Amino acid sequence: MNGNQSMHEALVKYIRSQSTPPLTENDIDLLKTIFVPKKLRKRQYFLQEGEVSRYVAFIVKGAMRQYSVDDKGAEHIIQLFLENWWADDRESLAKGTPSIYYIDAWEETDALLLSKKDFEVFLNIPAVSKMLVKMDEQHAVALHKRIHDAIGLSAEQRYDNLIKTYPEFLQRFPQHIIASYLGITKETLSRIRHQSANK
Amino acid sequence: MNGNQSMHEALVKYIRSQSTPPLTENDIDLLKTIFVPKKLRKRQYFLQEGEVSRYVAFIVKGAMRQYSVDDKGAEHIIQLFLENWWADDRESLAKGTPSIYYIDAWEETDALLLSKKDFEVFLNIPAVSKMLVKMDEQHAVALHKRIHDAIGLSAEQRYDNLIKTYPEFLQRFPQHIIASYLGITKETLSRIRHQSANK
DNA sequence: CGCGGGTTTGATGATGCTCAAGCCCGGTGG
DNA sequence: CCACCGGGCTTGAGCATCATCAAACCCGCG
Repeated sequence: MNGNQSMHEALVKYIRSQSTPPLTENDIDLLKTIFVPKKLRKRQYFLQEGEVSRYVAFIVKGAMRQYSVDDKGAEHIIQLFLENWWADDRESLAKGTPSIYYIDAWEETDALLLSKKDFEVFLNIPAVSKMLVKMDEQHAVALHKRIHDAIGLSAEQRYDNLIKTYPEFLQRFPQHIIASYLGITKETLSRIRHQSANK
Repeated sequence: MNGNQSMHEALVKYIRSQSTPPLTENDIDLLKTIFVPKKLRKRQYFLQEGEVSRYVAFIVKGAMRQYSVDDKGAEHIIQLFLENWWADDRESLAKGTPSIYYIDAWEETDALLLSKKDFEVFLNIPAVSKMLVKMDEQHAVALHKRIHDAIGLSAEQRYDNLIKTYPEFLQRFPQHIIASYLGITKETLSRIRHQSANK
């Protein structure tokens, strides 16, 4: 299928952009075997609370979100994903424990799924293992920044930082999602936007 | 020196506890070469804001903290470290950029320092590369939990979680440090402790 | 004894939440 | 083509949580 072809090409392009070692034709054939294309419709779950995660998703096109639901039924957005991001619950995947999070598609999404088992195969590609070290690093840095913001900054300052760091989020997700990601209510976000607009 | 001997032994013991591949005598000799023992006195800096981080520290004995200082001079604790933890600023270390954090010793601390250059050598030990994958995983999971707590829970709930997750912290760090780690003031923490004591 | 770091307590105020109502706008069906 | 519906956004009033500032207290140690 043409559609699936181009999905794998997007992955190849991404890996090449992230890492120095070359990808051989063999490597690429391997990628095509272990990454399975999957289309997710709006609001379709990739992972539900209580399930054990078995796949990592590479997002070719679309938008996804990871969140928990508290006892009052309110959603708390932990993470938002766009093109060229990896969506997963590492804890559940690594330990085989049931996840406490939901992951679903916010927009209609084209993803490539990699099973836990094939992940080992994936890691054996030199370009990939280099890439993963780098990704883990970047990931850790980003999480540290987020913690730093969450415990040290006011709602307004956190919003300003978000605008600078991930301006795309504002185009792709509604404000109540952004608010939850920042750890504030949609009303507070609305007021912050209003007053920071005229100054 | 006997003191230094036992410091390396602590490291060896730690690596063995974390990873399945065996450590050879050669590996151990290598560790002794690349890890340099260093004693830090109370409040001595391991890293200062503006410096580029050049070492990772493995803590054999003692307690350290990582924090930023805002424009009003207030400290915001990002992370606390005890025995068998690794203290570093990954962003500065990885990218070679000046750190925005301070890292210092809270108690008198025995650490083993590994330079950025020797880190590559360290990674080539099979037991170590396996261990690091696992550690990165655990680290990411812990950071996610902290974000989840920070954006979703009240001060009291965050404190309760801390008691369960890191009870040692309460023994080793004063309350104003704990409060800052939780993102609240020492007064608020004091009141929380008071009222949750009698119920 | 007195100093200093840490903790507590109280009064006051800011920040952000809750609940409730109304608005805006694109989509659907009569 | 219009009426209505629903999701998202805004606005307001009242309230809870937590920060700030100030003062007092506690206690180990020189």
